[in-house]
Amino acid sequence: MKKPAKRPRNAAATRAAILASARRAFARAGYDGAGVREIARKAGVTAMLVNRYFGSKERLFAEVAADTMAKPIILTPEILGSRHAGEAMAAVLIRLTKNENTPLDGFQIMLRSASSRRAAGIGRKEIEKHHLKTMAAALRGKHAAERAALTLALVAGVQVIRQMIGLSALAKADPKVLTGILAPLFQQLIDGDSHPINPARA
Amino acid sequence: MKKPAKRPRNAAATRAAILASARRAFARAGYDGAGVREIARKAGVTAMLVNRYFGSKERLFAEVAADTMAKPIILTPEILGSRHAGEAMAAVLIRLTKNENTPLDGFQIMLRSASSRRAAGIGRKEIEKHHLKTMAAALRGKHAAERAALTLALVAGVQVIRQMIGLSALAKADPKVLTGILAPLFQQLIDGDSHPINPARA
DNA sequence: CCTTTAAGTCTACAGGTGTATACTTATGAG
DNA sequence: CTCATAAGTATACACCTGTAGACTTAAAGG
Repeated sequence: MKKPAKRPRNAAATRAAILASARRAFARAGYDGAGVREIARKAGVTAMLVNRYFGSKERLFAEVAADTMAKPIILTPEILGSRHAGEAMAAVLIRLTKNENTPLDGFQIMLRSASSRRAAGIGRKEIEKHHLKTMAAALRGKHAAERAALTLALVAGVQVIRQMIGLSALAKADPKVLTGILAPLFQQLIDGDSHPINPARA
Repeated sequence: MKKPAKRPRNAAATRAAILASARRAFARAGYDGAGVREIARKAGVTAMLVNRYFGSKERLFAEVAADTMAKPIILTPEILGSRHAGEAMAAVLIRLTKNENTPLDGFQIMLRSASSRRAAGIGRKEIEKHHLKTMAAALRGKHAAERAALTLALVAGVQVIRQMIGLSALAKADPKVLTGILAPLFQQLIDGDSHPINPARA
């Protein structure tokens, strides 16, 4: 991957390289599954340098988590505020979960690390700080917090099924079909209960 | 937990005890996070007996996965076939994801083990064999497979957010509110596009 | 040039992992 | 009671983990 480089001694660049390598490793294997030696090797350094720069694996993870969650991709104010927010969210989500290498690695890092208590705690704080706040603020109507959290749930669920479990039905499905099904669901979560639901049954 | 027991020598009972212990351990910590020694200890035996009965950790996991997925709880034909399937699914899902000890451990086992390639592969097969088949068969209309998979995604997402990440907004929220928001989403996935969606915008 | 200092590495350790081989012990049949 | 056989245990091995302390090396200032 990033093997050749052989950059001259440069603390900042090395730190950044370790951070990038850690991000990839954590997204692929989770907190417990990614080893410090592996992270170091793919960054072109030794394991001890990782600890010298970040103190410990846990602190490295915390920094990666903070970095990754810092700027949301799907739950941005622009998308949330657009007139067809549901469709926009669905389209972006489906497009970015097509392959494994995705800028949406924040959720993957969280999910794959959720079995580790400490990692899960770190990630939860970041999610609540950024994503949940953004969402709840953008939503209007009753139960905004709950709808925001459930929107996150739907985003997470699609990622889980497509990228982690890799169900063939979702992985190979036509993006347009998936977007078409998802869009109204997202829209409904955004709009709240202002519209009567399923009028045909009443 | 199951420490005292001190059952007399009984292969079948011991096997079952190991299986139960493994199920709890895998649900809590995932494939990589659960150790054979820990599983054995909580079953009241030594680590080697686990391998004597199941051959290897991987085969033990495969058997646990098969057992756990064998009988669905949320995606049962009864619930899927009921007249208010969406509401039923939402209610059961919210009720069973309230605390950590839940009969819904199948998804937890899968999710927490998804960082391990082999475990993920095993679980995917089981999911496709049971859940996805049940669902796709119960659904009518266009894109049944995609809707089935997305229903799984929503179920998985709620579990992820409530039980794994533990977002406070979802963990502490009023069950009735959550059910009320989720029910129409599920119903929509079940019904398909037979009903025009969001008529207010048209 | 030399020296200082930061950047980076080597070696090692204590503990954990899954599991293979050899061993002990309890139980049920005769 | 006896003893064969299944149930269960003990020891060990090779490997991997995160990280602490001592070490080396390259770059930059004078």
